[in-house]
Amino acid sequence: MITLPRYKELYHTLRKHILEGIYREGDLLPSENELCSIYGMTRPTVRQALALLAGDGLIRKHQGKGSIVHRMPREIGILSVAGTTSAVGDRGLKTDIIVKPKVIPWPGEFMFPLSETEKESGCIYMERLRLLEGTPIFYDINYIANINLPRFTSRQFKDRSLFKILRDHYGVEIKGGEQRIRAIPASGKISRFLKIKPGAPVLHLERKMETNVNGLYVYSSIYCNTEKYSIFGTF
Amino acid sequence: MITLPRYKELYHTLRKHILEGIYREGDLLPSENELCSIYGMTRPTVRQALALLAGDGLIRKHQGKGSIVHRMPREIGILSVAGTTSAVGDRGLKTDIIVKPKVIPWPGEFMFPLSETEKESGCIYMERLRLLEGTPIFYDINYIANINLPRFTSRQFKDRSLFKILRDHYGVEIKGGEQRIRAIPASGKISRFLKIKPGAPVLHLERKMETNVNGLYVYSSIYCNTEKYSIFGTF
DNA sequence: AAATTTTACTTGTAAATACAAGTTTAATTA
DNA sequence: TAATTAAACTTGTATTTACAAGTAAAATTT
Repeated sequence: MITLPRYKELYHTLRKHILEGIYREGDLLPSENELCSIYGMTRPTVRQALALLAGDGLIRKHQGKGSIVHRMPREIGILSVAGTTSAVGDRGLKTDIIVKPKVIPWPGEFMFPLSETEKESGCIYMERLRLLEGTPIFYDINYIANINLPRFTSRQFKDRSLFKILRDHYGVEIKGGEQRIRAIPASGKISRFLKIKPGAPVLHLERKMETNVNGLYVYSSIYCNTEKYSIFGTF
Repeated sequence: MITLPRYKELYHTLRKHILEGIYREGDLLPSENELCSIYGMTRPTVRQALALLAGDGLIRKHQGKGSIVHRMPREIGILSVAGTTSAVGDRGLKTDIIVKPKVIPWPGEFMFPLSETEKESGCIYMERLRLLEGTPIFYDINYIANINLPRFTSRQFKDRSLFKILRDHYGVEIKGGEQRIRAIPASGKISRFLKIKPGAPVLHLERKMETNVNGLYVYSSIYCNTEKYSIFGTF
């Protein structure tokens, strides 16, 4: 079992406490010094953990006052995080596999420039539909370079996060990434899956995600139905 | 003159160097220890500065290797930052004032919940159109609580950042915030200003920005034309 | 010559310490 | 009592030190 750094341990602990409601909206977290003595670490370490929470938008820090819990709202939070937790959090996000993972050559005119290594190895391709309380919200197309991922295509993806499988079975973690966002009219295919009218506005995200494995990136093209829900983020 | 913390000074220096092209895409930044001796500070301080750069997506850190410059792409970067630099950066973003700043009561059914203090004080309202190389890109509507901002409505906004004025004249800085994003069809008014067809997909951002002044928030409703340009962000 | 090991670098994590600066509460003074 | 001042908190900034872990190049061995 790999041991996480102490500041990440504390981050996960506090995160869980906030999401479980042990600390509620508006509450003050224990002060940094209190956290130090509670968890037996020093202030720089505690502050690293709090910085992660603040980055997630789960707390707001106020000099002279403390760290105020700012529970993420009901909306879908795909923008802020991808990796630490999955997009939506705890609410029931169901996943339908539309196209099972399979190895294909990269499409011509890919949305991001590819390295030679990536081009040569081909990619693992899959399409998924994700529903929130029965409403289709995301249609996402994923591309992963076929490098060092044995038996990947045969794994079960239903209701399991793509990122969770990458982490648990291959030790691959998302470190960060970049994304482009536009509003586009829904194509026939997208409109059918998202159950909206053809041509209706859809949010389109193109993401390139970096991992801890050198040269391994995960690419996603995500179509979002924002009629009922909106994408939420902090900065 | 207020003096910035040393880590922020270094951040701004390095940022400038990267954007000016002194360090180029793919270059390795001087190592943390080198930066320490160059600028006469210690590693934690240097690391704070690098963390800010990494947050902007301007560098990528690799353990054992170094910090690699990753110049922000040509797209518009409104998602990542608002405050340190304005949305677009250096390229010529022209601003047209459509509705000059004026004091009005808050609209009923505001996009974010308001505090009692905010409700009582009314708000400063303005509408702007922002063009990139002649193409209208953003139409933004701004609301600021009318607290401690004397002579605000008479100031010149043309081609000057709203945030720059807030910082330079009132010492107000944006600390962070939250936003909702959806794709919506363009209304008549929006389509006219953005020069697109009515009903064409438009990106709609609703933002609440926190400042260093207690209780003072800046609210924006931004409509983006993403036909030619897309919104870019890192995470 | 090729493979391996070592070495010297890089960033990552963590502690202990100190003082500055903002906020709130308590004590003091008018 | 009301206003002011002081004290006791809070987070922000900064130094110093130490070792762990990942990477790349040099030295060694096979």
